[in-house]
Amino acid sequence: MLKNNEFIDKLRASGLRPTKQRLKICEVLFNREKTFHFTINDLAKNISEQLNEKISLATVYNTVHAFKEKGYLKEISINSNKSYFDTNISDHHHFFDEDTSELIDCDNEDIEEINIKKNITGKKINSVEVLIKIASDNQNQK
Amino acid sequence: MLKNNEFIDKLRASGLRPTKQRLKICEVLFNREKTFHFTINDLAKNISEQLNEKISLATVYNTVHAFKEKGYLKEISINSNKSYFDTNISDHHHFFDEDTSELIDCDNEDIEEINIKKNITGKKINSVEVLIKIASDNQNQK
DNA sequence: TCAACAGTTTAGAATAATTATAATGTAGTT
DNA sequence: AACTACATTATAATTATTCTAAACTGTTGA
Repeated sequence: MLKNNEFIDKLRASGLRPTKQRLKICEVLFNREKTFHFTINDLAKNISEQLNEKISLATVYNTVHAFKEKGYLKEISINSNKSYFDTNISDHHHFFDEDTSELIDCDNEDIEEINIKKNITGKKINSVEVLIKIASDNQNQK
Repeated sequence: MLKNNEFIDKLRASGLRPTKQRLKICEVLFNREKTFHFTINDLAKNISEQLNEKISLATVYNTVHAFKEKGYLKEISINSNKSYFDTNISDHHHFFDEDTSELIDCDNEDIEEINIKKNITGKKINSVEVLIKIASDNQNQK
């Protein structure tokens, strides 16, 4: 739970001006107990429900991308028509529920360490993301 | 290396009519030594280069999705503005080169078995996909 | 063989997410 | 206060993909 002043400092420290739009977005994204997953549309809706004056969709895009650049958000690799983001920037993986299109965190304790034996010369590994697609188990219960 | 007749049988066997468009797409996709990755656009371009009369883009979409339904293609989970498909339908993972946007197979021998400890009640695991993002290692060579 | 029908193809329109544009606004500095 | 670079905004543009409805074709069975 950060306060407005802390957001201001954090933004300034990373070279982003603390505008009122960015502060509002910080509040919506980071002023929570738990991390969560969202799409740009989710976020824009969330903001407009909480706010009288609206924030332009372009600003939401700009801000989310800026926050991602600065490492305050992670983009999740899933092939969907829209992009998913995560406020949990720690190293972790995901379940994707194909019935509900819902993302669920899979913490590192829930998965054995992944050891990649192959090496691509001249390249370094930036990230290793596991996506576990799940769906209702009805088939097997017949 | 399959012949035209074999494609016809395969299509019929899975309830798809062997039209000349589908046979051409089969040829482009499956008449090769090695499996490969592609986007719809790649495929459409590839076809139009090899063919005088063109295949409608809608048909390419329809066919790729039909082939995916039947299990002849796999879609790769990567967050990009476009969808990537793979003619290698075996269980395997991918490197994604962020410099070139190129996908590289990571065979199962190249990665230790992934053991998921967490269980989501009432849900079965449909797939486990690992995406390893890589990029040039120049930074470290300074 | 051929008519009938369901499955396919097609061009083009529609949709949806995202990015670009260019004018206006604002934070930070002098 | 004034200047400047960065931000926001509405809107247009772009891009991948899906939809639509008409024309076409593979298959079946008389």
